[in-house]
This record gives sequence, C-alpha cells and structure tokens, in this order.
Amino acid sequence: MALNTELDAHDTRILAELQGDARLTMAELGRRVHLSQPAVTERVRKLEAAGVITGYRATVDLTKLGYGIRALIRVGRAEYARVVKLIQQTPECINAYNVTGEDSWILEIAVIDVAHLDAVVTKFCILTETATSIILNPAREHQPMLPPQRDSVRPPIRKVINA
Amino acid sequence: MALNTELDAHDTRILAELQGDARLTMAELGRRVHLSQPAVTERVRKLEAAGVITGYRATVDLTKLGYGIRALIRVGRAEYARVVKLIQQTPECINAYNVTGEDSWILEIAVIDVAHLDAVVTKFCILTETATSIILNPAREHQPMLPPQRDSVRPPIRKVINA
DNA sequence: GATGAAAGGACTAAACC
DNA sequence: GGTTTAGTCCTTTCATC
Repeated sequence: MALNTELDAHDTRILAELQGDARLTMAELGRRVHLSQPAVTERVRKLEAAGVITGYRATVDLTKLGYGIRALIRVGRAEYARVVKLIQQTPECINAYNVTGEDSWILEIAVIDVAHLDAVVTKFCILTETATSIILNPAREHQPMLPPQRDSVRPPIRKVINA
Repeated sequence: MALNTELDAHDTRILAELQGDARLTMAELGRRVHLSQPAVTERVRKLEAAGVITGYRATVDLTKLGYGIRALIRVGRAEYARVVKLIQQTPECINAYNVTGEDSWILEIAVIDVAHLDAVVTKFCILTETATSIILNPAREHQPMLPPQRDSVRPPIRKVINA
C-alpha cells in the first residue's frame, strides 16, 4: 500500500476489529467486514506492510501480576541521554514520553507498593525535580483509533472557508 | 486458574511472548516456550479466564492515520461526572486517568493539527484549568510487563529483614 | 475482488502417562 | 499437568471469473 493511498471504509473496519481483538482469524474478520477471506488477508498484509498496523499485543492486568500501584511521574529538565539511560534501566516504566512544556518527560510506571514507588521515584529525583500522580482509576484505556473524520472536527471553520 | 495460584516460569514466558506478538499461533507459542500445543493452549485459556490476560489488540501508527500530534492534557479539579461525560464525547482521547495530586485527570489524545488540538483543549478548558504537553518523542511505549522480581527491587531491605 | 480447489498447518478432544 | 494421536477446521496459494 503506497503511503498516499487513502484508507477506505473496508480498511477502517478492519482496523476497528483488530484493535478490538487482535486474535481474530482472517475467516472471522472477513465475515465481520463483509469481505472474502483472501481479500481481507491481503488488506491486512498491506496495512502491516505500509506500517499502519505496527503490531499485535496481549494486554495484561497489572494488578494480577502483583503491581498494586500505577503512577505517572513528571520529570523536569535534565540531560536527555541520562534520562533515556535511566528509563532503559527501569523495567517498571511502561511508557515514557519526551514532551514540550515545563516538564520534559512524563513516565507511566507500575510498582508493587508504596516502598517500590519510592524506590523508582528516587531514581529520577536524583536527576531533577519530579511530580508523581498515582492513578486512581483509568477511566478510559486503549481507545481504538480510526482515521479522523475531519468534517466532524471543525465544521464551522470549513463552512466559512467553503462559503 | 485460582487467584491465589502463582504464575510459574511457563506462564511468565507465555505472557512475554503474547505481549510481543498477540497473533502467535498456539503451535508456535508452544515451540517457543517448550510446551506442547495442547498444554500451551490450556495455559493461555486459564490466563484469560483468570483475567491476567485482558485482551489482544492491534497497535496502529497514529501518524499514518492522519493524526499529526499526540499530547497529554492535565486537567485540574472538576466535577467527576462532567469530566467523564466529556471524555466519553471525545474520540480523540486514547487514555484518561483519574489521578491523585494537584491535577485530577491526565488525558492522552491524538489530533490532526494545532487547530484540532485547540478545539479539544478548549472543550476541557471550559470546565477547569488545564496544561497541555505535546509529545515530542515516545522514548518507550508498551513495555511488556512481567511479574515483578521482588528480590531485585529491594534487596538491601530483604537482606536486613532475613538476617 | 470473488470464488473454488488443494495442500499444509493449526486447533480441539480424547486417551494415556 | 503434560504428551500424543486423530479428526476437523483454518490458512495459504493457485487458478479462474
């Protein structure tokens, strides 16, 4: 699939289904999107080759693995390479984002308990100032994303421009 | 699998493999963890039934879908139900965490461009104060998580206690 | 892109250790 | 709890429309 090729309605439905259940068989996926099995298999292959689909992963319940606390740590300005190295040495870090603004980094971590949280936060406190927020409730997680409906996003502006 | 049942080395390897590639066949998974196909299939079934594995999802390249910007929005104190309702009405919101601390919410969003970012942030600005950080670089994402190695986390403490 | 056929591989259930 | 076997289903590839 060329990069300039638009995703059509079939592709969008395929992406929606696979973000909901990555273990669907091609036969079942074909039934759901109303395509034959060879057709849907070829579309998935192209979506993978084009880099639209970047992978398939099982999601786990961190609580059941023994992680009692999830937290977000905001990390202030610090030497880039040192932060990256520290992140790589921190298996408790699930996601790490280099961001704009007052904080330079926002990390998402999973830890066993408060003592463990203290240990991880302390590693980053040594570099620069940090602010830790414990996640009370993930109100929304892993929302499946589809191509944006541009017209629904900015209808007043477009109407004015097109007038 | 009972909740009090410990995950053994086989389960840990299965979790590692499926977090890396959720579309592995049971036959291939069995080869990788050195178990027969029926054995590994039964273990995966039990991990799913126990809620350790919560799902399987395809991951997509948001840039290729047309989302040029990802951002984190920190949202201050506001009426819980109003925030939840607003999140539900925001398809750009990928993750939303209710957290402790000065900010009450941290949202992760994907938007097309700056105008779109403005539109989404404005929706939440109306409720309370917000702070937006654009993601420059996701240095680490979706780190596969395994049961914590407790001894590696707090070795000095354990040694003292056990002495 | 759909359909149909054929070969190889994967899944399920059973018997057994 | 694991393995092996046998039967069924799925997947892949090909050809054809």
